Amino acid sequence: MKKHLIVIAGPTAVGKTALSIELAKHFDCPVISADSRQFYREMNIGTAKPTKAEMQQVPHYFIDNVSIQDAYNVGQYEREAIECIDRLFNEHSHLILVGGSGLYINAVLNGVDEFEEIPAEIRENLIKAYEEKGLVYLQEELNRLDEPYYNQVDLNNPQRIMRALEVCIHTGKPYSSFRKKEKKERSFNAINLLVNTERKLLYARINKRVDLMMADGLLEEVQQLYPYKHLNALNTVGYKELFDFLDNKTTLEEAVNLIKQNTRRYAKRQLTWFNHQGDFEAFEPTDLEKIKAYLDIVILHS
RNA sequence: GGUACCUUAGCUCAGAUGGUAGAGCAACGGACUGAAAAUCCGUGUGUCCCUGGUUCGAUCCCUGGAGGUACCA
Repeated sequence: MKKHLIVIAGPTAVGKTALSIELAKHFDCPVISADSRQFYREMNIGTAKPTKAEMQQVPHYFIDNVSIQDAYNVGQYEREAIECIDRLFNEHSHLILVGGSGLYINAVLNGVDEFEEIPAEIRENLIKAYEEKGLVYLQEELNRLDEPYYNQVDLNNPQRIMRALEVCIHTGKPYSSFRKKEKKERSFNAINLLVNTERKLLYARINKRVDLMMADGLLEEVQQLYPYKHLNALNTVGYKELFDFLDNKTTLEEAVNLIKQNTRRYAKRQLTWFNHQGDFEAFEPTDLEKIKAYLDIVILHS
């Protein structure tokens, strides 16, 4: 019998964590996280991780598995997550994958193309070149090294271009030659759920959660992480705004309002991703019984 | 009760001898393959308080209302 991976996607603050724990108890199975910030063990309050009590009720994977000082990426996550999922399916017929990082969910469901690891130095040099010579220089380099990708990439997006260039430079082959976009075969059957609610309600939940994070000591957490603020992991909503406050660039009130706004914008980007990239069955976060019934039917018929 | 001023986008407000309007913030839409809570692109969304009049034409001028603010009683 084929194993079932129950995927819970949705915008931040909609209630994915609570739902995933309810379903994990119902199916007596662990939860695998697909959240690109909950990986980091030094970040807690600002990433809205499951609480200790929740983690004790249900085993969680890919939470606190890396340090903010580690370089971590989708490719690594895909390999580790698939390995973990396949291993857990030896003992479970169901597993839950929950998270808001669309790219990471996609890596588990369909896979990303294989690339060689690129030495960090290459990217550092590219960043330096971008700062010194500007975006046009990067664009010209890309046009020289990988014309097909130059013609399709968003040329205003320095991150995209630098990524392509680092692959070209390190491998000596065009970045686009690695982009096969093949869907990988998986050992399991995925059931995709999208948890969402009315926009106004979602925003109210976001605003309230930010206030709760502040009450829980987010500012203290950010203060402790201040020495690491240059790290990519800390280029994160909830952290960067408070770094600006600590640098006297904003007032605390402004910083908190910006966290709320940037979280709202993040939620919108997540929704755009899930609405356009995947094939998800939509539910309200409160629809626990409906979801269980839906899962029972899908599982029965597969 | 009287007098003055105000009413334009979700909010704060600009505006035009009378030719149906625009800033900031907020909001909204989209892209996405190793930084993804990242990065990038796009969009004014409007009974100009209501009513009747003058006018070819009124959000703008005039009647009369409604609501608000301030001062005087």
